[in-house]
Amino acid sequence: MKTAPTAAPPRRASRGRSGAEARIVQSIGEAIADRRLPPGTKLAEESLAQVFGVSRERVRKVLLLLAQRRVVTLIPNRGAFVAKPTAREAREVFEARRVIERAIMETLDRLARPLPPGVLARLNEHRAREEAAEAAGDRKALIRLSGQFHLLLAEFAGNATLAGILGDLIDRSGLAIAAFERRSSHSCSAEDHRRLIDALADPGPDRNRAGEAVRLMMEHLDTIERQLDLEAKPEPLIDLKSVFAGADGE
Amino acid sequence: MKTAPTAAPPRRASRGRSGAEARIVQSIGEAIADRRLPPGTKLAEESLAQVFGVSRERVRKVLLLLAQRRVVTLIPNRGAFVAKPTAREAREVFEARRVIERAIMETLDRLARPLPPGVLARLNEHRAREEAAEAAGDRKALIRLSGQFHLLLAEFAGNATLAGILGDLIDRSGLAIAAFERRSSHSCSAEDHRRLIDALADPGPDRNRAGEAVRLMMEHLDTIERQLDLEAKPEPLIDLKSVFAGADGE
DNA sequence: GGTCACGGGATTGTGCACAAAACGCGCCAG
DNA sequence: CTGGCGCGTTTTGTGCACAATCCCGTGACC
Repeated sequence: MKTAPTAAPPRRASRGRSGAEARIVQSIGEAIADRRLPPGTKLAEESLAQVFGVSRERVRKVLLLLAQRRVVTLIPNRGAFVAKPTAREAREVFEARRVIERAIMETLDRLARPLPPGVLARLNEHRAREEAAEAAGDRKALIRLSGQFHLLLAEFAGNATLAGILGDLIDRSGLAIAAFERRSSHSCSAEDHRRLIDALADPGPDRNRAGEAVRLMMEHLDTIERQLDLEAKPEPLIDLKSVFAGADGE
Repeated sequence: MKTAPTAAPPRRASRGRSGAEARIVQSIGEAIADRRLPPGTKLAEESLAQVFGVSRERVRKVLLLLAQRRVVTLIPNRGAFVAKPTAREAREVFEARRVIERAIMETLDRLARPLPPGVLARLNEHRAREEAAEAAGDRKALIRLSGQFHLLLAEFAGNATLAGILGDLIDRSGLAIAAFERRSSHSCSAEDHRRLIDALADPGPDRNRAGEAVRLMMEHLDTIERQLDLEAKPEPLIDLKSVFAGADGE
């Protein structure tokens, strides 16, 4: 057989699928992000195909893509389900985010002030959007914007590769939040984001500017993770034998 | 339509495809890693299907997977090609590796010494393997082992998510090396790895143990990147108009 | 002599139809 | 009444065949 040795190396778009596909990926991705599709939900191929008005194999391809990004879980002969991270995986995702976002904030912190006008403008624009969503009590929008904020910072840091990785991690942390959030409070971080923008835009006169934004980001991520209930939550089926051990009559 | 709200959330294998698929992915991945398939090589579906004795759609799925990992580039109606990173992308990949591997080394460095016997054993086992490959002059094996070494460290750090991300980055940096390596030297890092293992196993008596392994890793990655020729290499086709501008008769 | 246009061949993309597997339900036995 | 078994239906998996697109070689025209 002949494998063309070093054929013409073409350069063109890498992400752009046939459009409709990307649209479905994003649509499902957002639905998962804002909890309309909670972890564990079955994603039947036929249903999705009808909803989006495409053929089943198109849906199949999308599902394969999302599975690769760990947003859905593919079980052979069973189908696709919205991924339900384990507590361990949730911790790992947040740890990974800390690693990457610390690096991003350090890069941003090293940027010359004042920030480039385009950057500052987009930051403020985003801040306005978050405040609007907050005022309107639009929780779904707030969640989506919160993710976009972190991605925006990654973009400003200038490393598209890291930004792409972080994008996946953000999606997965959204999943983790959906799976492990407590019934109780969560300030949803709009205030945290405000402070972060402030620290980036103007580190202050004499405060130890060094790493202020970094510190804020680490605290921000810690806050989010701490709002989750990641204690040992063995699956119900596992508990049965220990719960009822020697207590059949009790 | 009815989307089962919070259906039974099953838990089972997430990675395990039908086996044959994973085998093909790994096979192609390794072929790319050790330069048997240089960047730009066309990967015709039919040929691959015959080589691996599977149907074309199976190959198609594998190609889609590899494309998601940025190891191959999919061009609509043109086919699949071994990815040829741009210089910018290569720099980004190495930057990302520095970010992640620094975190990994810091975690490892915080580990109590002496290292757990299992860890030390596998480290030494790997060292032996690399030395054997080095002695035998087996370049392909050395490349593969070099990647495995970094992945091994990530594994010891205990974060499977980060390890998975790093795995992709290692594959892509292999691609970058294939695309940009200079004709000249490269000590292939076996010595660097030895020193890294030593620093991890025994930081030394009074040396500033703090961060010694981290420092070595950063230097190691810098060394690799510096051996590449990442200077501006505009594509030939772009140069045409500037090269021949007003010089038709010369 | 060079450039453009067209057509053959090959390769990728897509839908369809069938095969395999799993789930749910009902039936039967204990 | 409870537990197990077996069948039917639904859903997923796979291969095939056709349609669309692109590359390349040939020929005509300027």
